[in-house]
Amino acid sequence: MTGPKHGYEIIQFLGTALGSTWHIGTSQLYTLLKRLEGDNLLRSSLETQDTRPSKRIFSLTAEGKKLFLDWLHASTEHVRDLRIEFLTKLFFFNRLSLKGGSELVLAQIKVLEQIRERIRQRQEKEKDPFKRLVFGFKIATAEAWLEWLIKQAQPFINEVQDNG
Amino acid sequence: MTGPKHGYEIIQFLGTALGSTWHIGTSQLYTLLKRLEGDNLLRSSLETQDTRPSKRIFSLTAEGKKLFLDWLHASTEHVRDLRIEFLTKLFFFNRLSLKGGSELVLAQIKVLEQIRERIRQRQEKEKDPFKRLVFGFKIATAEAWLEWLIKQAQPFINEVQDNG
DNA sequence: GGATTCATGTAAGAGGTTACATGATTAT
DNA sequence: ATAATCATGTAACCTCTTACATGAATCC
Repeated sequence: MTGPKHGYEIIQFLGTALGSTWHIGTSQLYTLLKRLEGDNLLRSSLETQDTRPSKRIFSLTAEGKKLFLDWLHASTEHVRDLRIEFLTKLFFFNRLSLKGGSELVLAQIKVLEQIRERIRQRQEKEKDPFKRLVFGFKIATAEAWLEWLIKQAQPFINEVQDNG
Repeated sequence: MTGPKHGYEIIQFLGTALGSTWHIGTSQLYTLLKRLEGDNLLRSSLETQDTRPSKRIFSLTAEGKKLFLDWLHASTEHVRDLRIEFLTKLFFFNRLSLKGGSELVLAQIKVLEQIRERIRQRQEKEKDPFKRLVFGFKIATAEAWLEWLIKQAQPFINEVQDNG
């Protein structure tokens, strides 16, 4: 999204900027880049250097770019995916100065509210104490993350938009 | 822990009682039982039936029982393991009417409090807004789960002990 | 007569981790 | 001199998922 890059460069970037959220190792990345090129989401060319090893430079295809942006603008349907996937989406909205971040946060709030209500209803009907405890755990999680979305993610994403 | 069981029986039990928390499919369970027997944590014998398929009955070895109980009484060090592992531990304390549940909950509270403090300190030093947001997410999660531990898990585990 | 229960598995694949392998260049 | 940086990968393995395979007995 910020122009052609080679594997090593991507690893450096992701490791420092996103490493605390979504980690990828070298072996996994090189395999993945190859797979994405096979799926026509990336295109590559080899660049030789005299003093350094050759680099394989990857660029997004139109298809790859579309898939990335579609993914980026979609809210995550499963609560467990917020920690890694949703945070990563916010990272890219910030880093790439893209519009639509606040819409994503709003959509994610609605999704979480719906999930919370569904669990609440199931908890009320439930008689098994352990299952009630599990529902309680899920509701507590959904509520904490809703509050985080409103109090921290929204200001973060608006700040980006004001400056961008 | 409640006597010899065969695979199908274990799947039925886990599917209904624990399915919402820690799911295991048939293929995975049968493979796992075989592996655990190879590791000398289980022992098995075949029981033939006239009108039904034969059953392979598994029992815990002394080693397996010890490993299970050691696992059960240990708090989880990673926040991400609470959802599946810690809830499952509480399930077994309840189901098997074992003592030590409240000690586990207390230990887990201390672990989470320490983790929360460590993240708070890192958040204060952090300047990158995205990383601050990630730390905020982790703190919000730790706090929600601490509150859940105190307000829901503790009453749940004490209820079990009072009746047991 | 058709679906569910009982009871066992194998095989292939997806996604990720760990270990191994190479080798020059540049910074300390 | 030693460590880190640059730059690429392969191989084995682990865990879990999905699909496939079988076949009698019993419930509706």
